Amino acid sequence: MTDDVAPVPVEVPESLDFWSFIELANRRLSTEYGSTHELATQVLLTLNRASNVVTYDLESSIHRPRGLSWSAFRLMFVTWLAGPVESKTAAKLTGMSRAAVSNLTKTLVSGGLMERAPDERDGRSVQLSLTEKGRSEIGEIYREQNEREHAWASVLTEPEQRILVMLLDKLITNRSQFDVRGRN
Amino acid sequence: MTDDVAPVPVEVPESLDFWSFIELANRRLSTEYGSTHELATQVLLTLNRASNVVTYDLESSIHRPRGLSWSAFRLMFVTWLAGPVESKTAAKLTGMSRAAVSNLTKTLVSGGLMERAPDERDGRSVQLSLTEKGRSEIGEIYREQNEREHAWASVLTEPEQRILVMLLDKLITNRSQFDVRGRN
DNA sequence: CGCAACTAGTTCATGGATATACTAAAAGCG
DNA sequence: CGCTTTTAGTATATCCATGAACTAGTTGCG
Repeated sequence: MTDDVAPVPVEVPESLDFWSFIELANRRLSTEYGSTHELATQVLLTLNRASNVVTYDLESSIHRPRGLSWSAFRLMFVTWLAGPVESKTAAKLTGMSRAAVSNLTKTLVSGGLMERAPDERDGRSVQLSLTEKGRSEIGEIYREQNEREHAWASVLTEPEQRILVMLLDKLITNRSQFDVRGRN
Repeated sequence: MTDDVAPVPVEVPESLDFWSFIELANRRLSTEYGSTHELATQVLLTLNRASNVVTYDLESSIHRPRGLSWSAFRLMFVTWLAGPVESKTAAKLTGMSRAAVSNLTKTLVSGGLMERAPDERDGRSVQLSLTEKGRSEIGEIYREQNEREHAWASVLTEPEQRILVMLLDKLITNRSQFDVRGRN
């Protein structure tokens, strides 16, 4: 914003970072752009960024050091808790594409963490499950992650945590009011 | 209740999907695994998945049809509101690596949406800004996205939206209590 | 001043995720 | 039954993002 008719640019503070940018965005959108629904922007920007901050932290402090990607963790986690599962179900539960699951599975199988077994009833299907090694790995990883999750969540009181879950739940489950795009 | 050798499902409902998996995970972790901090897991799982659902929806309904990636949108958005910015600052504000900004910039410049200008004071730096075309594009895209953001957020009442923002804000800004991993 | 340490950005190799197209199996329907 | 349609999974090409190595400019300090 250099030469325009617009009002004097809101100051861009030096301390600005990934998180505090939200505030700047909010201010500029309302004062200069005349955003119609700025609260909505704020809600979703905040949601997205909070998720990124936490995810990046967990991935880089827990999973990468063990040579696992965030996706690999998710696939193992899902298989651990819901398995054995069809590949297609795993895709749905992890939020990945079927192709991604297929590729990832290859890696995990060759690493001895997962097993791929043909479904007896349906010749097209494949049942995914964890090997013994995979099971003990994910158990340990989860334990470690859970400690860090606890450190994160503890910033909020327990009632606050419950309210947060409730609100996010409401945000997502009431989405039937319009047609949401999902994978597949 | 169940055997610890073979993890026989508590009951894995057929209706299970990306979102309702959270509930299953929560149940199994508490009944079978004896999770120490299951509320923490629930909070972060919910946060992560809510963000994914919304992000995927916005990306696939707004940005992909225009040939823009989610990252490209973020970079343009940041440059629009905070620009002109150094490449390094853009990385910080978008949450991408410096390499990613560098690569993306190349694409956006060749598409006539961004400009790259050498910094006069510092020979190493590059100032990023939007072209006229870029500015009008992002304005239009934002307007469109904002409509959809509004549809999403409207599921919550205004006070609920404000509480949600407050809680997420608290979750992130009080993180100084332990050392969080961030990019760079 | 001159050299070491640091910083900004880019390039490159790599890994991960996607869409697309393909194969094979199952289901539906005349 | 057979033929069409649908479904599950995989291979391929492509895109995107990252870390690491590199270049070039800046800062700091003896």
